[in-house]
Amino acid sequence: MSPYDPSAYPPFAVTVDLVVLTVRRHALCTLIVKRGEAPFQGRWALPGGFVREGEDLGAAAARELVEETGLRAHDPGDPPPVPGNGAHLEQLATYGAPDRDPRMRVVSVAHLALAPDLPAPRAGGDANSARWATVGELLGEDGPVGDEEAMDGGTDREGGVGGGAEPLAFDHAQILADGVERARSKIEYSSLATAFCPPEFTVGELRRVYEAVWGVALDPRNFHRKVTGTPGFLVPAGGTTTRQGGRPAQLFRAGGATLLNPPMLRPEV
Amino acid sequence: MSPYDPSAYPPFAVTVDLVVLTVRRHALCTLIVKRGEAPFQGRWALPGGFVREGEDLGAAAARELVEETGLRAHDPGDPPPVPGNGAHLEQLATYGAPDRDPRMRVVSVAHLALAPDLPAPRAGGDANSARWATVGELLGEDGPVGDEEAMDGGTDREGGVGGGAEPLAFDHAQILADGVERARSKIEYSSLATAFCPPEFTVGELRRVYEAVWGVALDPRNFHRKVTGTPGFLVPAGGTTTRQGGRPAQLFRAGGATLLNPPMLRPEV
DNA sequence: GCAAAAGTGTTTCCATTACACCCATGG
DNA sequence: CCATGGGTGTAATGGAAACACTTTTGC
Repeated sequence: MSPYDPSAYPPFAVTVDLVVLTVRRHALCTLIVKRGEAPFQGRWALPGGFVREGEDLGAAAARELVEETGLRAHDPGDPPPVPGNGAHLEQLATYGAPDRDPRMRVVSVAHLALAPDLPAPRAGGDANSARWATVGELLGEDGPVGDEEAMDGGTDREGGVGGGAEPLAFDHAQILADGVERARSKIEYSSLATAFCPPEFTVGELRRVYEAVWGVALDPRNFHRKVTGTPGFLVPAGGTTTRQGGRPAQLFRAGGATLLNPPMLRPEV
Repeated sequence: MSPYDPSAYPPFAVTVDLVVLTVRRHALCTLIVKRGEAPFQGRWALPGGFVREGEDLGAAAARELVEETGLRAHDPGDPPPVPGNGAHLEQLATYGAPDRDPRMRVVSVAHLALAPDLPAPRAGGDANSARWATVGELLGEDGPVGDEEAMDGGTDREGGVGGGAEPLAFDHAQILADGVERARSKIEYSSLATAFCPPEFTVGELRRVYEAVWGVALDPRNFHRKVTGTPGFLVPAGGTTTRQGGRPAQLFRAGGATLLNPPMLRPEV
């Protein structure tokens, strides 16, 4: 086995695929695009594209994210360059089964992006259309989605993937499942859940993020104590809001802390 | 941006690199090989090699692991095919900075392997030599290595990397750091620490694994209660041993449980 | 007997839970 | 005034930390 024998360099194409998660109408949603070309023409898939020459993997993911959503990614730890339209972006895992793309050998470095609720997906140049789909309908989770009556947007049932939901192209269902699992576990021990929130948010809004991502109900009182009592998690932003109804709630911004210790405990299912 | 325009497929080489961790003489160690060719000729590096045509990423990592150590990898969850010479193997992360290899564009899918203490490294065909190095000397951690007098093996100071330790080739120091961090956090909430142990082991031996990986001292009494009280973590193997001195200790095997709930708490540093 | 490691029992402490209760707003 | 969500107080629970103490071997 001579590793630098030139005959041992089979050529690969390298892509990035994006699992972009957000919380819309109390449900965990992901961005999908309709494929305009073979293979899997007309099927829904995760957004993604080829890594360019001289382009770093994370840069390629950030570029795709801007193309698909307009979101600027910021590294965790750095302050958001433009507060309010940044998203968390991190590498997820790499998928390289020999037959995952029928045309050629493609290795895809999947990335996970967490974004606040966005108005409407903007299709990238190569995608016919894009939409938000609930994770439940794509992964066939027996989701306690429940409140489907709370349609606030306009005619928002675009896309036409019915209840049964055709599976995603390639191995994208697996990638999505891995991304969701990463997000679900990471909000336990980090402050990442704030990436789903607008720059200023209330404790109740943050709690609804946890409830949507985990699919559980949390005690509002204990949740409030927990997050406000963890130093560095939240910092008061000054004002209050009544956008959720009821008594005015304090507004907070994400604090500097990234790790939650002790973690937020996810209730048993 | 037409993603299937042939001009948009820059060719990449894809490799796997291995972070093989073990615990030797109460210290966390990793396998390194001396490079026989440029670039970084003569420098130490993580073992690795090119992914072959038609070969899956995990299969390539498992093949490299056998070539370098003789260890057969088994998927987590499956029973070890040959109890006692299997190792845990999982994907770690992917490294693809454009300039990480001066010769060409190489994307490396790093994998993490956890293995019980092995007699002596066996050099792969392409490596001049291989050795175990402590993580502390490679990463410059101010390690509380302490007991360096406990040399049990023979003339084991092969390799000749002195105290200062030349840095690893390529970006392998970063890959190693990421692998160590993954191992340190994963033994908190999973039963993975048993992958560092022989098929039958005592509670004290398992505790010394935690102490070596985390670089802390744990209370033997509380540790004993914790691991024996977690259902499915350990199952009695029947016998006892006095190989650690003192009172005979019960022998255990790893139980079926993979997740530890509640987790093992890592003391503050 | 003595050192060393294995195990058991017990107390203290702290975070989470579960739930009663009050607050401030919109309709 | 009443529904709705925000926020505080408090007792019960349960796991972990700290440590005294007993057990069983090798030397």
